[in-house]
Amino acid sequence: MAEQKKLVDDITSMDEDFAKWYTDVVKKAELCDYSSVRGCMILRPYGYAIWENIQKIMDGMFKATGHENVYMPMFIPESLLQKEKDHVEGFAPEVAWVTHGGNEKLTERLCVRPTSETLFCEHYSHIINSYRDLPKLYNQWCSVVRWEKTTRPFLRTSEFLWQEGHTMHATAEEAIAETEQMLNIYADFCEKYLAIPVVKGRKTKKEQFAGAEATYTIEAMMHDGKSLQSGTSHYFGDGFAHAFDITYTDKDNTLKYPHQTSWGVSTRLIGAIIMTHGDDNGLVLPPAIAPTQIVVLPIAQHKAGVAEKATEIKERLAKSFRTSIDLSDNSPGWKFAQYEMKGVPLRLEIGPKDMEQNQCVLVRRDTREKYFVSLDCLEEKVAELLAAVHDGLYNKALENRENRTYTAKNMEELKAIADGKNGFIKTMWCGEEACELQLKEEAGVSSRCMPSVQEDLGDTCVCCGKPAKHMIIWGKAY
RNA sequence: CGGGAUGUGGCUCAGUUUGGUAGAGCGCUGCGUUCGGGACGCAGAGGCCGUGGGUUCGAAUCCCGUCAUCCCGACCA
Repeated sequence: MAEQKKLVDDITSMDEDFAKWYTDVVKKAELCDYSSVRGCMILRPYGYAIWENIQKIMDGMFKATGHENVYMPMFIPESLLQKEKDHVEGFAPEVAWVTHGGNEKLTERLCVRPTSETLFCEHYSHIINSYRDLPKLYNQWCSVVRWEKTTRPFLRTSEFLWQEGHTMHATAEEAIAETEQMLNIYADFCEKYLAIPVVKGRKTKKEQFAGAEATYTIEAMMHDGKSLQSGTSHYFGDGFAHAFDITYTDKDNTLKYPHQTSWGVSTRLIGAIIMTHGDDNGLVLPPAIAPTQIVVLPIAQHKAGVAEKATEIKERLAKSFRTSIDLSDNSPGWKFAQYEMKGVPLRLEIGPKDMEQNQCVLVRRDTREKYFVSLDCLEEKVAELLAAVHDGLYNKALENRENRTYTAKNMEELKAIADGKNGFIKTMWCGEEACELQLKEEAGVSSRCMPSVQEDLGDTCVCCGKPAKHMIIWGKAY
């Protein structure tokens, strides 16, 4: 490991104040800016480019599993939102309403979509008639609005970008399989592209989506030990189908209700990247989604041939990697700090001394290790180091999670862990909401999920001591 | 939505207690010297002090409202 000295004064140290560190990084790395509307942020080019890379990869994964993209309106008539009782109760407190068109008051107010189940359902009721019309595997990339009481860049904003998949299936089995498939896609994406290890599991009834029969989640642990719900996949059964009168005629000529799913991830993933991989020098981006994977920095660029050589290398690397170059007048030291702040996974230094020896210097963002590399095998070495950065980030995040994962057998143990430490606390649980509420009240933790991979930690509930039904993870969450 | 804090050049902040012509550092522009961990010199530009009222001869400063941001709770992707 390179020296731990903090090189950037503009960023508050993580250990000193993690929340402040987070907002400093978001601003200094030029990911977003605040707008004049409460809780709404401007995604700046660098931040948006990360989202575009996420979108590109994930969209490919959706299409490879048979999904099609559509676009729904952003307005939902109040009467439509109210068709499913649980759903409207869940979302009504946080929707924004349009009441006027121009100067005319609308006869029915319109909600700005907080999610689009209702719009999809209405549409599906029109286009699904026969078993031959199933399954319907739709997804949309859009923004939604939820009037949050408090907001934080990327983690919780009034408007945010996301994708929402909405699918309809002939059978419950098929819909459940879809729910699981999409959860797996999310988990794979986080681990293979974002270098973020996640725990897959099911949400408790208390935490599940308004109107869903089951909600599955991927939970990621941030550097400070808090949990971030990073993606969800819901199984709806045929509840919405009943509410919206969606029926199809099956092979046996009887009328049936289809089974439904929905699933989504949002720009919150960018928050997860920041809080999982970042350090006191700023952002650290996983190579797969970094807008710039390697930045070429000339040293003593006024000297004969240096700028030209740097440009030549940049163009050469650009054929295989997302590459940029900085030929500005800023000093090398300034540039080092700048691109570290922006989390560029690799930097390449090229100066007169290197040119004499047909080499360059590569430096990893995550460990700041330096490598002297012959220009003859540059591409291979860059590819190798980018892969090493990815693995390094993943392993470091996994190590953090393992170090902060605890097991508790009873309330005393659980409270002792939750008092002062953030992390995942694994316990057994009876399944009763009363115990969930008691843990929230007494230990300040909420249920994160019942992991898909269950462990047997005992026979009794951590809270009430009655027979346990599930292994569950508790923690503090963003 | 409760509790706390903050809004002054692009950024970080001083000035507010005790009302009297708007300040610093960084950044920005130009020229020159530099360049392997945030370089330096000289010369410049840039602010109706978040916003709306009020008090006053006079308000960045005092009073009331409002908007936004940050932190801590409750609520939520």
